[in-house]
Amino acid sequence: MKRPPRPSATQLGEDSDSDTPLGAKLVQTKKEIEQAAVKTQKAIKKKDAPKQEKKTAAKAKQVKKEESSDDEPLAKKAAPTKGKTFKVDPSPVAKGKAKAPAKSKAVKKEETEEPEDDEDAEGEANWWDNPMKNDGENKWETLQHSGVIFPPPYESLPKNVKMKYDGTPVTLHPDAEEVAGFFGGMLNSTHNVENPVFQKNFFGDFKEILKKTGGATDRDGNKIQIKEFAKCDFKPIFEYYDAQREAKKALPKEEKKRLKTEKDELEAPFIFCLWDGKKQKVGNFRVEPPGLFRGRGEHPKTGKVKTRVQPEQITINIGKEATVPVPPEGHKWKEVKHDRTGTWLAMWQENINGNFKYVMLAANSDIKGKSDFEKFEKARRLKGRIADIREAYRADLKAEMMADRQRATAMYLIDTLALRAGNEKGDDEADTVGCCSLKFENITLREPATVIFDFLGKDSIRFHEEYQVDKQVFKNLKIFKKPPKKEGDEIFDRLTTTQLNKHLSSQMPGLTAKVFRTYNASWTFAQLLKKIKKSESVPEMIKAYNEANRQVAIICNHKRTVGASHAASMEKMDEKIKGLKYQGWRIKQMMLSIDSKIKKKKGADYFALPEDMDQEWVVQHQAALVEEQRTKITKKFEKDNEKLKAEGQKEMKQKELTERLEAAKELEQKFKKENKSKKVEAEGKGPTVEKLEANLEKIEQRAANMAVQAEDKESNKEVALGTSKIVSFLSLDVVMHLLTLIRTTSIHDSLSSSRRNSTSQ
DNA sequence: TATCCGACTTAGCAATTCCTAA
DNA sequence: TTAGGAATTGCTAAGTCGGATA
Repeated sequence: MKRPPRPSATQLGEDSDSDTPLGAKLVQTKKEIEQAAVKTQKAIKKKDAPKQEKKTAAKAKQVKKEESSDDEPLAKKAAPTKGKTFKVDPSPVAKGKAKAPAKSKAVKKEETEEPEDDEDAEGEANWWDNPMKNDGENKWETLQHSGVIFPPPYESLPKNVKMKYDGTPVTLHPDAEEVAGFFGGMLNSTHNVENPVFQKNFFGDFKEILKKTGGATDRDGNKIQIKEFAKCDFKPIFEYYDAQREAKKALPKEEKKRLKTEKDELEAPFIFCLWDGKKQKVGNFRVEPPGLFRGRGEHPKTGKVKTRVQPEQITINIGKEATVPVPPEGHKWKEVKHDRTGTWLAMWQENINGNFKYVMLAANSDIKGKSDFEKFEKARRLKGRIADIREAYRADLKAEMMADRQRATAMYLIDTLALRAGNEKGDDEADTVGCCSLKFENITLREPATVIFDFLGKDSIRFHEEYQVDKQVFKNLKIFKKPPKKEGDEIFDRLTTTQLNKHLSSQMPGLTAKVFRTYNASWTFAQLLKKIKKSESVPEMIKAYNEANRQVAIICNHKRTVGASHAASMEKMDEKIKGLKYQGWRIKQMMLSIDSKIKKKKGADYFALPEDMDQEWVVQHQAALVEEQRTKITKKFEKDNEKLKAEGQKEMKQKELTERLEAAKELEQKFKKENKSKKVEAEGKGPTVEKLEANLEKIEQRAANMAVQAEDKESNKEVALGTSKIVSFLSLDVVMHLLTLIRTTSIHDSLSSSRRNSTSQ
């Protein structure tokens, strides 16, 4: 997979020589400078506005004075579709109900020159009008919620469903049976159940629970010692759960609806909380059910039993005046806190790694939206500082102090390759790395300046890329790898993420390593969207948007495992394309049968069988088409009969099916005749060459579309678009709006690497 | 200064829902 | 109308990073 061009060593060099910082160069046209100025002016109002932005603003202001006669606010100018408002989370709950605290109203007043959307007109206070509110310690004044929902208690398996040991069905205590069920229930997840570490960890925990609960017995009550994993057969459990899943799927529509309503009613009180008096959606109010820990990659603890979380483990965070949710009968909460500096509503510690699990607000809540907004603001500020930062680290690439040189080299890699910071990890975690934790064996150097990276990053996703780097960076890496360093040693042995981030924040307040990823992704996305021309159609724009998104996913190394069905599905698609081509060829033959003179007119090549098929394939394909028709007819017949039966009418006899199948037989004969005579008779009512040509065009178009789809699918097979497509608060309308906005403003504000809402395409 | 803890974001996979082509 | 696949949502693991503590 090739990456889009990144600022190369030489480019960086040029930029640092130039008066114009790389970041400022993004603002290319006068119009853009002018628009950037309005944004920057706003930023200047904030206390920390970096000097660089002030400069840009001043420059832009000047241009504006000289050139512009139009001082209309930007947002108004950019409105793409009349009447459509740029709404962010217009939740019915938020509407009307919430009143903004006095403080935020005051701020809002200051910004009256800003265009107001519908909600503002109604007096609604939204965080994006007042993004810096709550910048202090406390995140809320009042908080009320209903706590958490616990998973249902374990339901024992029916008596006839038992795991087998060495062929013998065994009876287990419900607690042990539950654990056996965890494994049995996921037999279809082969990459887990076939993983030896997963098996070993599971079996260890399983044996432990067996020991605690009295072990296993056979039908006659004799003890059975469960000693070997290989002799365990969980298939009966899997089959039972699978049948249950199928039965649930097959329920009548009405029944499904009823169950859904029931579930919704039960969950209704938990879906929202009242945060400073405003209704906000809660993200994950369901306590994680017990099961087997699915650690990714080579996680040493994968397969261990994740135990059931008890109310006694859960801490509730809630307002002092609020009603504390009642724990399940006979239980109590671990603690009830009133921590206004936290954004979580409940938390517990899990038993595998001792990690904390939090119940927090949903991605489309005000608090998360605001946090996202601030993240992009930070990336935008970096844009204004990036030239200076690059200049500084380029100088440090030659620093005398090894620590400084390592830090500068790491910064180069983070900036140009979008690597993660790379914190230290423990031995009880999967062996993955980021920039600062890169190991000796993760990079290979090839003269004169090529670096080959090969390591497992977050989620054990492989990063395997080759880059031409700055000569000094290459030299440095060579030094950092010098003996006595050997496999297993860290490249940046004088650098930690804490040191790196401390340095970064000294260059720009709030700057950390991860901001570079946001900046990098947003910058690329914005550049690609800018290329879209106003004249392009909506589908073309969507395609370009998707392509931009794909590029961002590639930069961020967002990958997915290629699905098992991918190859088969590609083959199927290819076969379909070939089938359409064959259909096209037959139509051409029909034209010949109507007017043999056109062969001369169009040339013999036009009527030739496409290159990628021969007579053998044709015969096979014809047989498949006949078979397909047969299946279709039979299925339809069976269905019709079922319908008749349901209506209490007499079913049709087999003779009817035989008659219906005549059509397939006729098709078979037609093909035979065609193969023999090498001629295709024209089909349809009153066929003419013109009509056939129109048909052909349609078929060819379909084949072309499908070929594009296939190509797209193949090139996307291991790119995970989900994460970068997470365009917070974007609906398609907003995307279109943004496309217009982005074309006229400097940098897009909307690409989020955080949680997804929807891009309903 | 190193390590640990706690709170938060980022991310891939699985389940569910929606959409489209036949 | 429906099957199959794409898109979305749900779930939770795996990161980042600041602050407390040793």
